[in-house]
Amino acid sequence: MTSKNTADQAFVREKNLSSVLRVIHTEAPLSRSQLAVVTGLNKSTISSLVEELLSRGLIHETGMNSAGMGRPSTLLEINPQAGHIIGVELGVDFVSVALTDFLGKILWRRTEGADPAEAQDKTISQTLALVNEALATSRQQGDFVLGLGLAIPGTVDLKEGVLIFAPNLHWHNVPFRKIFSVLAGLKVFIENDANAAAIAEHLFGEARHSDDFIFVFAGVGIGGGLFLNGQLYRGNDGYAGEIGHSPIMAEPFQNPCHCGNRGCWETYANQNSIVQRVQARLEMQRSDIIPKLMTEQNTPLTISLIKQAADLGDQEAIDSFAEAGSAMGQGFASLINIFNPEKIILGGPLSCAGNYLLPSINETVNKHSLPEIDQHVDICLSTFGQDASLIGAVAVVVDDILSNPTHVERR
Amino acid sequence: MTSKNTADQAFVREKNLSSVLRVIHTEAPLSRSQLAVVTGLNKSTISSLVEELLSRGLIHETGMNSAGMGRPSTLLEINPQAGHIIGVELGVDFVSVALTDFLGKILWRRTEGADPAEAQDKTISQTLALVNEALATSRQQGDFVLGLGLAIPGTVDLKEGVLIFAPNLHWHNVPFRKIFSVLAGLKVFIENDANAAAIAEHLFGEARHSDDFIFVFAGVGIGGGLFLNGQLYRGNDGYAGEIGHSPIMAEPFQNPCHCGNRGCWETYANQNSIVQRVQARLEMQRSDIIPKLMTEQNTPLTISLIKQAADLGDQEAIDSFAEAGSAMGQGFASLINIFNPEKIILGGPLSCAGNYLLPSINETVNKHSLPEIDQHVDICLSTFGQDASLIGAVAVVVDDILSNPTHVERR
DNA sequence: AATTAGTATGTTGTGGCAACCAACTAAGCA
DNA sequence: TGCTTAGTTGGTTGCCACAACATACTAATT
Repeated sequence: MTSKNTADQAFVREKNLSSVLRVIHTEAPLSRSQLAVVTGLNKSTISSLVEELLSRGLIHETGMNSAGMGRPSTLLEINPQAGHIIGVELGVDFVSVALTDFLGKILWRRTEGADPAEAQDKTISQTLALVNEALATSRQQGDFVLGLGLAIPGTVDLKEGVLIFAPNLHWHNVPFRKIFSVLAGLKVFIENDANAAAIAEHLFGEARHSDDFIFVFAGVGIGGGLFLNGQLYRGNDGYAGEIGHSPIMAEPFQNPCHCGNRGCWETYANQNSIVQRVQARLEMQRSDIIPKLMTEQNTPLTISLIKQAADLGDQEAIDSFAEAGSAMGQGFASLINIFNPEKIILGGPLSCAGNYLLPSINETVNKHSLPEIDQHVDICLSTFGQDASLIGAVAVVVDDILSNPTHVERR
Repeated sequence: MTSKNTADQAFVREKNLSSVLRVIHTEAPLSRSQLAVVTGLNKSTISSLVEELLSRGLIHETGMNSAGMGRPSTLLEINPQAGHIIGVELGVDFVSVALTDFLGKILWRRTEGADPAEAQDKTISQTLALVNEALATSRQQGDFVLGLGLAIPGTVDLKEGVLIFAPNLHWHNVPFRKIFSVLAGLKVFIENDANAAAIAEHLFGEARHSDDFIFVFAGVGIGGGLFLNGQLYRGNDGYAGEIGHSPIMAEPFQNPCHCGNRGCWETYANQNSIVQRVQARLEMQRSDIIPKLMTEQNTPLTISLIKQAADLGDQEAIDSFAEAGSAMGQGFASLINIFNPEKIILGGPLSCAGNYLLPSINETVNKHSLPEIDQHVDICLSTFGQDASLIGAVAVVVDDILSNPTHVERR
């Protein structure tokens, strides 16, 4: 209730620049006159705004549209060369760094194993080294880096650029913006991983045209990014989105949840639950394909291996996914009743098996959610699969620029 | 994604007028110079804005503050006589109409039994008659009516002023704004009852200083008004807030839910569940007080009667509330994990027994929600109890004016 | 000639800024 | 006690930069 609820002329300019830029981002290619119609702004105002966006290099003219009568229009698009962006994802056992163009296209990337829970300093310098590589690559290509985004499984202070608490990494109060400030001149943003993924879907993915959707991150646990009324909802202290700890009317199969309760739907639908379902079936020697794959590839039982088995027609793998999908569907049904979202997007490690999960998710959702609500809900898979949070880190930077185009300098 | 995302000078003025008015609404009394500090606007701008709000009669000067050095300041407050407001609540078996001043103080009210499910036309003309009485009362007092708000248990089209669907009333597509237009010159707003109650708490009640809270309406069913990021969240089709149909890890006591599922927490914590809990105990002849009250007052078993029994020390009544509170606490715990709200406000018929419910709600919440999140959550009772939605109907009108002060004419 | 795209020019209205006036308190002094 | 002066805070005024807008224009096509 404190900060800037007021407006001035600079605010008007920024907001209109942002509106025009966002429309171009989602609807490109467009002409100036189309922009005038879509935004409701005056033609002359559009001319002025477009000229400013051009001068900042954020958009460019890409051709003429001479269909129809009258003077042909000049088409405008987002300029992919507006600048480079660096995205960093810090996971429980890895660090990923990507260099992308302004449209989120990956130009260079690198993933390394890491052990943040054991060695914070080492992980941070490992990350810095990777970021330096990305910077070098960018310099080679001669483009400017507009900013760096960091996605991390924890709560964050956006304004200060500080990680407040990451339970799985056992990290507290890490001032990332300050840490990255050794890389002079780089704007640094930090965001929760599920939230970042939601932003990625909103800007570049499935939710381009949606203002009310939920990104469900399914992996070790199940978390969510809540995108409501056209913006992220973070909650009072930044903890919003712990969707996995609502109970479901459970099948007998059951693990205790690390949160201390029983019946949380993440215990029935997370990564581990699927592995256990398959394991139980293996003990009854119901599948040949899976053990064969395990010995062939010399790996333990993983989601990706189970997915391969399912692709080869293994019924036990397929059934296990269906069971987990049914549990997930019950969780989704609650979300649908509570949020009446336009979409639910499934992402995270489990989304690789999306094709096996979705049918049973949809079936269960239909059974368990209120019929008035669920008929309009679209349940789909993340556009970016495993990379949703990494692209999300990039998207956080892009989103800042789309909201505040003047953050990019005239040239 | 379509409408007005752009700004112009008129928008700036409106927004700043609104900011100043809202600050006065929540923080009054204030001086012009305090306003300048709080809003960050320039002193001269504040002078101009305040003058305009004065000229529209929305605020008035109420005295001087000569504490401290320097020139004394002129204190500003919301003008209760800015105009009258009419609030209408349409329930499953009643119609309530209230006439209030601009601060939501009830000047006149009337509640009548009704049967909307059986006779739509009759209920509507009954409502119109009551509204006409309110209008007459207002005319008597010589003040202008700024608008009429209608709270209704269903989904609404805010812009068109149409009720889309009210399941409990069996009403579809009722164009209330058109219907009320016979009362010439009256601005008509319509809003879902739980949402209206949430707005009431935000403007006049427990949530005056909160931007992230949930209003839980507990009665026949359990619904919610979701106030997130400083605004109501309605969902993609206006159905958001069906919070009562998430399962809980249930005690054996169980009714099937009208939604077709088992285990929904509203079946364990609604009005009816408490009556049944008590009834089961009565059959075992465990209470003397309750049967005595029932014969004395010649009424069936109701929440209010059970509450009276609890007040008289009846342990069975107290225990029944505690059981329901525990179920409710489990539902609240899920909400807390999902939303990380600042507050949860309990309202509706059950809130009259709030003192008996809250302790067990809090205890269960502590047990079932994630400890990082729940430690900051404040669980409290609605300021307006049974009248939350009625005051909410009024609040909808006030909120419109606080957002758009120019809707009130200069005089 | 008609139609559509886009630009140039002048108008209106916004908030910011700095200087100003207004109204008080505090303190010194006769 | 009464007067004077300095200091402090409240609030207004006049001017400026700059926003979008309306209008009239030019440009390029069918």
